[in-house]
Amino acid sequence: MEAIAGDDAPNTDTEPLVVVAEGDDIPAHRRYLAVADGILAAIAAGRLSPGDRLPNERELARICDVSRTTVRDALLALELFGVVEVRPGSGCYVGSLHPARRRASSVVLDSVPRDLLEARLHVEPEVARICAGNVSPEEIRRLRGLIDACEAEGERASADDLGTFLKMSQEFHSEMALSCGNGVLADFTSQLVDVTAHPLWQVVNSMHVRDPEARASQIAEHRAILAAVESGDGELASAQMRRHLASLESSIFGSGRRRDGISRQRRRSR
Amino acid sequence: MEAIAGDDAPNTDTEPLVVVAEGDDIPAHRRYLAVADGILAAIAAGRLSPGDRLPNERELARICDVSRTTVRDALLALELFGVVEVRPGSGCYVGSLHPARRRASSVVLDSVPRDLLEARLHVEPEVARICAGNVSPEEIRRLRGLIDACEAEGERASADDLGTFLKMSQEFHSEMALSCGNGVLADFTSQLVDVTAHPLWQVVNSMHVRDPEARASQIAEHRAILAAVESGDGELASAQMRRHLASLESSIFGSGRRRDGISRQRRRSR
DNA sequence: TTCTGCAAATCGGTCTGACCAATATGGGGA
DNA sequence: TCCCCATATTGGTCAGACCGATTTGCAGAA
Repeated sequence: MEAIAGDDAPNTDTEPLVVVAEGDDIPAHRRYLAVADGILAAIAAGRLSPGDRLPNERELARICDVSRTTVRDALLALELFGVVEVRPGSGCYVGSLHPARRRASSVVLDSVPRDLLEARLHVEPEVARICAGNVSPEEIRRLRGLIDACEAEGERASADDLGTFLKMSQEFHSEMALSCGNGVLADFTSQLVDVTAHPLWQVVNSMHVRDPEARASQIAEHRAILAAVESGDGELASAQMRRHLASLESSIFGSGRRRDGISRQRRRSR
Repeated sequence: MEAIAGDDAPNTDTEPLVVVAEGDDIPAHRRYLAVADGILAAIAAGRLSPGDRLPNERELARICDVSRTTVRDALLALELFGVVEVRPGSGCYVGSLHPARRRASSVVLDSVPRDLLEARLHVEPEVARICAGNVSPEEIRRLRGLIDACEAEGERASADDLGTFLKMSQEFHSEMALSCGNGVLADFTSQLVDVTAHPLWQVVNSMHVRDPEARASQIAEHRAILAAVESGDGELASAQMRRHLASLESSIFGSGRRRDGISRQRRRSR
């Protein structure tokens, strides 16, 4: 996949394959984090794909305007997460596990819809459980704001204009995942939720919120989850989330829960 | 001056506070792993206790007979695992970890290896639950074969050659994930497990299977999980997997509580 | 022409030495 | 006694160099 920085293209050394983050949320004495974040951003933006070889360390140092030492620190950190794989004498390659995987190459997209929802049904209750007693007041406020906005939209929207309502509703789930404090779980959940933003899913989802009463019911379930989280009762939060997703599942796929291994496909690792 | 941590006795300068491992399971081109392993061993042996300050980098380089660069790589890796905390201008300290987690904005890098293990702790029990009553006899056979081979390797291996044992042990988890029938969960779990195949993870993991008895215990836990899965008892399978991973986590990161979510939840789970 | 084998180029791993910034320490002055 | 500042300590970064492993490409053999 020819990902090395413009050796072939005429527009050399002006292409921002990797840009160092300037954000203030990175401590000044952890410069390698900025470089690592830049590489992650490049992957997330699709400028680097799994299997691609990164520019060599010396080139990266030039691009990011840091020393090779700092680049190596960044690569070492990324290697620990499986984001990249470093092969001596060969180069540094993008691995399969990285925080913001592109949807195009994601297994998520070509998975059975039912598997997606079932995965959410197993993971999100755990996320809610972690959130309980672990979220900050500010995050509670943000989540409540999302529900309020969603409710207002739900009352306003017609049956033919549910896009915004659905989007905000999903944002509640993503936001809660981000609030759980575990970056890995948060990212995984966000991926699952993001997929349901696909137009095809929107059509499916809109089925069960056409009725204003159904929208109100969904809002109520979100509020119940948030209340449980706020109270610090992890068990209750988990149960509420499970109930919420189960009702979602049953309204989409019906009440049948049979698992017959339809989606089974054994994949070789490496 | 001698500010080396936690020693009351005026020991001589030849005391092996940190010794570099000579094990063959550490690739020659990753010397920093040997240093990291030496520091981990010192902590495990009690020569270094949480809160203690390590010798400074230049001194460590002298002790381990490597360059400061290599020492820094080792410390960076250990810091990412939360084993040590590096404070600029002050020193490198064991264990006393960051008081509050930095919240992720769009920067996803603040997820630590502990997040990976915690994610497994939440997802894999669900995987085991799904597996129960859902796996085929052939898959059961394969899983049992993995455990058997792992056990044979565990009895054969010495304390310095645990690479194969660890790898086979992890393969059990990957194989079970692939057997659960949900492609999304299987893929996610496999990724998490694959990351721990990294040499650095192997070094950390080897801490808790150095003792032959510990290896036997781990094998027994795997058998318990498989038995529960085979019996079709999803609840038991989930519990066994959770117990297994919890013991793994505590033996790696210690029982000290750092993640509110986890510890709170575990307290609550009667 | 195709294949094999060797040598040069490439690339990561490590070492050395230096300088900077943050912190810790200790002594002197109010 | 307490505070402030100069200084020592320590980690963070940079630069340049060398080594070993891998890759690549070309020359020679089949």
